[in-house]
Amino acid sequence: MTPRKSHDPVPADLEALPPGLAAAWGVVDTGGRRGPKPAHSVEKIIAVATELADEEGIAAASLPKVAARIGVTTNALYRYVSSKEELIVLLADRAWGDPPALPDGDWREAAALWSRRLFERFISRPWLLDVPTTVSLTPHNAAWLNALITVLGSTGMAAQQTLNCAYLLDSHARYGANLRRNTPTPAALRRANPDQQRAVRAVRVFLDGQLRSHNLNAVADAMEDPMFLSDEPPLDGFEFGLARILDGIEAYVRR
Amino acid sequence: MTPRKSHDPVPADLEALPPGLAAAWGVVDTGGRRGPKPAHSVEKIIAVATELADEEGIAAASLPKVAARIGVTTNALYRYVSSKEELIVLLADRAWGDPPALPDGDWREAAALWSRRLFERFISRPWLLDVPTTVSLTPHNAAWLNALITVLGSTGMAAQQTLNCAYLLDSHARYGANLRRNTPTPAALRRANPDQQRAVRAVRVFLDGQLRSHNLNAVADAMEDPMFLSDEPPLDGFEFGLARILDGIEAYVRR
DNA sequence: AACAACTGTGTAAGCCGTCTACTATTTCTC
DNA sequence: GAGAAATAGTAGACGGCTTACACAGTTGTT
Repeated sequence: MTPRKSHDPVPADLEALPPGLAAAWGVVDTGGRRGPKPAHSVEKIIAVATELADEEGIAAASLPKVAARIGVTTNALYRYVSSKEELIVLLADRAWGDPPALPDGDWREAAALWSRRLFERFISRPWLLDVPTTVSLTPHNAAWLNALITVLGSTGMAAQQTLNCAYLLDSHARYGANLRRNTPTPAALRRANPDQQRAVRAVRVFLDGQLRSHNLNAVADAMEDPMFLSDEPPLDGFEFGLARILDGIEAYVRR
Repeated sequence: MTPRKSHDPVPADLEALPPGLAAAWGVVDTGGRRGPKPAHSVEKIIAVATELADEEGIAAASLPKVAARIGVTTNALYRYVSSKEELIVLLADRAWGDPPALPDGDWREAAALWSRRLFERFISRPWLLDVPTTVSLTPHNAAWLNALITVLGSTGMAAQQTLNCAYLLDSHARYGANLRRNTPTPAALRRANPDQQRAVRAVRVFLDGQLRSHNLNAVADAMEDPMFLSDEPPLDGFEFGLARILDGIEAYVRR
């Protein structure tokens, strides 16, 4: 039995909501006033979980590990968070952070800025890519989307097309960051430890051999290309794809 | 100690490879010939795991459940598969299946066909979206990519740009399918069970209220748009985004 | 001031998941 | 046929999520 009760009457039925959604929007009561004061807080739990995720990935943000680092037993956390899933939702929302301020005049420049900032956020918090995506927007998540949609709305597109374009850019930032994580740039590879370097090299050699012996030469050729030898981020896959998407949107806007 | 040994000398060091990669390409020996014949096979295990994933999602493709359905103990599976991760890799590769045959003449039409087929595959096997993405290509995976790259290569783009474009389309199919899964069309919603319908409705009502009370009206407006009331797939977000991406690529090809 | 209601934490335990010994049994090779 | 090798079963360690229960501390009410 959790202490969570809703005092103010909310029109929607909170029971049918996915775990964590109501909590993320702060729609749950923190509990009554009788009884001992909580020794900790949801914010503290999320902060510790973020630390763990930063250090060892999303799998390390487990209830036992968070509890151990705080100094309580595992199930004491259930006084603050109703389930693991809720913790993850709150964790992810916090990791999104606030969207960047976007310039007013040029929608294209603003959209590009938005995309690059999101891409960078995914790079700096790689485990955010491992959080399963749902459509249920959380506050920070929604603020990002709202910023982009506001900018794209200035093109005169219909609202639904605006949303589609926003999804396109969100998707690209996410996928690009995932790709970057898995295929590190030469600079990143140099910073990596020997084991990781060996693993990357082993995969490349192995895959090239397999692809060619299976007559998949087009892929093999593309993978051998100097893209993987280039250090400059401006020429990488993310920027290339971003330019194509923005070109496509621009062509649509001009009809 | 597994029975897996490599007899033919492979230049790459298989030890450094991520789990499942060598197995997916069939580079591991099936074991010696002494001893009892295996009562089962990797193919059978993957088929059963696929059944389970189709029925209850990727989480249901666990070793205990697969073993129970086959009629063996859990760890007997370790005679066929070296780890859970390897099973998932093999499962995912099998789910990709063979790429469609693509027409020769029009690269744009071929790329669109490729994207739609991939999108449909993700729709029919939603759990494939839950398999964490790595760059390590597996045979079917690579065959899909090879087919698309071959087509895109006819535009005369540099190999690295070809690969980038392919990633763009792959990303879009994946993200679009994920979006479709989370925001079902009205037709799909009608087919859903009452609980699911109630959940979807609850989320929409709740989110709309929260977005507006947080002054995130741009998102709220876009979400209320008749897009969600339209049944026709050709007008949905996936097709819209696909057209924009292809437009962007076409503009680049024509320089 | 005393009691009752309520809340936070600890202990214990259940369930499920991955994975590693060890043992017994079957089958192939010599 | 005898020994070697591989397969499947038994048992168990370990970690994760979650619930039930008891205890202790705090608050509001009588």
